[in-house]
Amino acid sequence: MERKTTIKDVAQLAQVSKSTVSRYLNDGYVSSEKAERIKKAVKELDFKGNFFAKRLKTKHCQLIGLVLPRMDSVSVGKLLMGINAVFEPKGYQAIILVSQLNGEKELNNILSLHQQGVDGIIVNSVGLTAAHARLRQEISTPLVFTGQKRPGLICLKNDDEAAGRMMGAYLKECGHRRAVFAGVTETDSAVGLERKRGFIDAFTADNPGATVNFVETGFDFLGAYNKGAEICALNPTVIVGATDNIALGVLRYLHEQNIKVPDEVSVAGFGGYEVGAVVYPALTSIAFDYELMGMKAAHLLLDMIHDQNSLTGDTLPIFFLERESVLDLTKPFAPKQPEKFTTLT
Amino acid sequence: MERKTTIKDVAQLAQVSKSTVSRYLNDGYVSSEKAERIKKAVKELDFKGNFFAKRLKTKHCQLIGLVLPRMDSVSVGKLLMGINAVFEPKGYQAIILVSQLNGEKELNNILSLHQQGVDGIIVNSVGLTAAHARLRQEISTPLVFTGQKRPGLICLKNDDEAAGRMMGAYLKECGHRRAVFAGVTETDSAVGLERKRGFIDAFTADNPGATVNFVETGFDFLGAYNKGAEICALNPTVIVGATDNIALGVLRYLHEQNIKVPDEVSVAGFGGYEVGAVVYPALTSIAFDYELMGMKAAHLLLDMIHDQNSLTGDTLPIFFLERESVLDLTKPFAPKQPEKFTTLT
DNA sequence: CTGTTAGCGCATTCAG
DNA sequence: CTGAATGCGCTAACAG
Repeated sequence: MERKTTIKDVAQLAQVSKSTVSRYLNDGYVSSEKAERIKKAVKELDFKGNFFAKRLKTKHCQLIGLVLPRMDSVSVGKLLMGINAVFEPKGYQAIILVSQLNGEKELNNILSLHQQGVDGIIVNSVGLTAAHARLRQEISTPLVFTGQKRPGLICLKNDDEAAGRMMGAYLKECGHRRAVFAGVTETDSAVGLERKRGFIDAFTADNPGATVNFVETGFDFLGAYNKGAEICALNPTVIVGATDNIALGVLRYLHEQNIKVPDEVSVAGFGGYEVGAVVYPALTSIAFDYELMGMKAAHLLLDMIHDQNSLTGDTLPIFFLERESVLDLTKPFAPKQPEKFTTLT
Repeated sequence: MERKTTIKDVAQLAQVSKSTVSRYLNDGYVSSEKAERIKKAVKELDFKGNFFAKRLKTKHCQLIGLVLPRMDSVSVGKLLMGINAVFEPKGYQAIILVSQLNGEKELNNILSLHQQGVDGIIVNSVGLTAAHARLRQEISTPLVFTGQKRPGLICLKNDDEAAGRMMGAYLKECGHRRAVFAGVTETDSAVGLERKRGFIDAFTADNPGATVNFVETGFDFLGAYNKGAEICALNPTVIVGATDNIALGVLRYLHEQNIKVPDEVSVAGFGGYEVGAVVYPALTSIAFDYELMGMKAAHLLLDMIHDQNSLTGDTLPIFFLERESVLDLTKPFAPKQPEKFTTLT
């Protein structure tokens, strides 16, 4: 390993003291004459500065920690793009820890990141518990949670309940009465509870005889696919997946059973994944803007790091994506032609 | 910010010197009596050790750098899961830099990571250039590239050409003669060049009258969808997308044009994304194991970091996924029933 | 504006 | 086996 060039080498070459170089690098409080010499020396030696030595002094390392439940997920990917979009230009870098959908590990990861002295942490949580609130008290590192919400913690999440209501209201308007909500465990408050609750509220309100049955499927295609028979046995006019992936798994089951969508049964999901636009029939869904969420979370964290008062009560937009997979029962039956392919944004 | 407990605090509490504590933490070359006292003190003070101070000394920070073209991609996600699976248990953490499909930025990111003193770097490249080879010479940090290959660099990539050949041979066997290869620019050697070349070689070999036309689409659904008309004008019996996403975009176009797949035209892709199994018809594809690639890359890097001789010439498996979207022209026509949903692994 | 002097927290000689 | 001493590379007072 060749010796790295240090601030000392630069000082020697520029004929100044180490501190002057340091000042040049930071405050910039240096005579223009010496500044020039230093600048030249820095370039000539290709000096880069030692991250670790710097951190040891300043307690400010331009490093943030990211705790994510998994990496192979569309929403996490978008979130990361958003976070990166605001941190990268500011010279921050991220350490990423994966908690594998495990709450215990999530807590350990937060702790570990704090101990390393990152400037702040963003946690894309799978479920906020009392332990999270406790940890929050114990550590001083700025902390922002996304995806879930809990009083006392700085959180940024989609309004899942509103999304549920939006979907419920739409399907009610379309004349549906018997719905099956294919979802996940209520341990996941946002996806498992709020979306469902919002949906049920809006769908059954002022909709006499309306029923919503619940079937738990898990998060992936296969889990949903495997519950296809159970769902169909409930004889719904519409099946709502708590996520687009769930809806896609159901769609596959219906295809195999030769049950026509939306003619015989309607299907809808949540998430607004792009792939929902290419399948046939294209999936009606509620889109969230995970990239925006990432950007906002990053800004929030940045404000906290710099001790600025941050506008925490911020709201995230949701979009309704009306596509092909839902039939309007109030209109005379007319088989739809596939619509033009549409994407988000 | 509360003061962090340091090795000094531990030493005081345990009534020993700082160096003894340090030794206990590392070599462990300490009398069992004092070790006991230190152990107790460490626990009592919840001592964690300062990452940065440690790094400043040891030049070994348990940190690796990851340079990725983007985050919102299935293959990158899988790759990360694989990398994480081997580094996490070893106590390594990762700094992730996103190069946004930009070769220039990719180089800068590598350099930046090296300057920070990470122990090693994995680069999921979008295209290896002479500049990469040059950089490789200039820096001492162990470097592993994935996704692309170039002599003189340690690389780990799928055998894209073999995948292309596998697909070409299969479609030839199925009696196809007129193919359109919907792909990307040859700047991307792996996807743009090798897959195509392998395909053309195998498809046209010993297949009199066979033709392959090329249409450039870009990487996403929409780009492929938009080239649908151009592709169809070539009157192919089979359309091969250089990636599953391209194939999916084409599939959507065909649906909208009411062209039946595979009865009127066959479609196939590369990648083996799970979503290919849920669309209808399920997409015939060649699957790569990105997670395994990540694990192997990580092991390779680990070996390099520890100066072990690493088996670089390792090969990655590819799997043929025969699903519904390709028609065997050599068999009597019989409309297929949808097959049971199948996933990878 | 600038050089000198101290450490940040830790690992590592080097004498005991 | 152990403690004292040294310095990693850098910033932050401190006097000029």
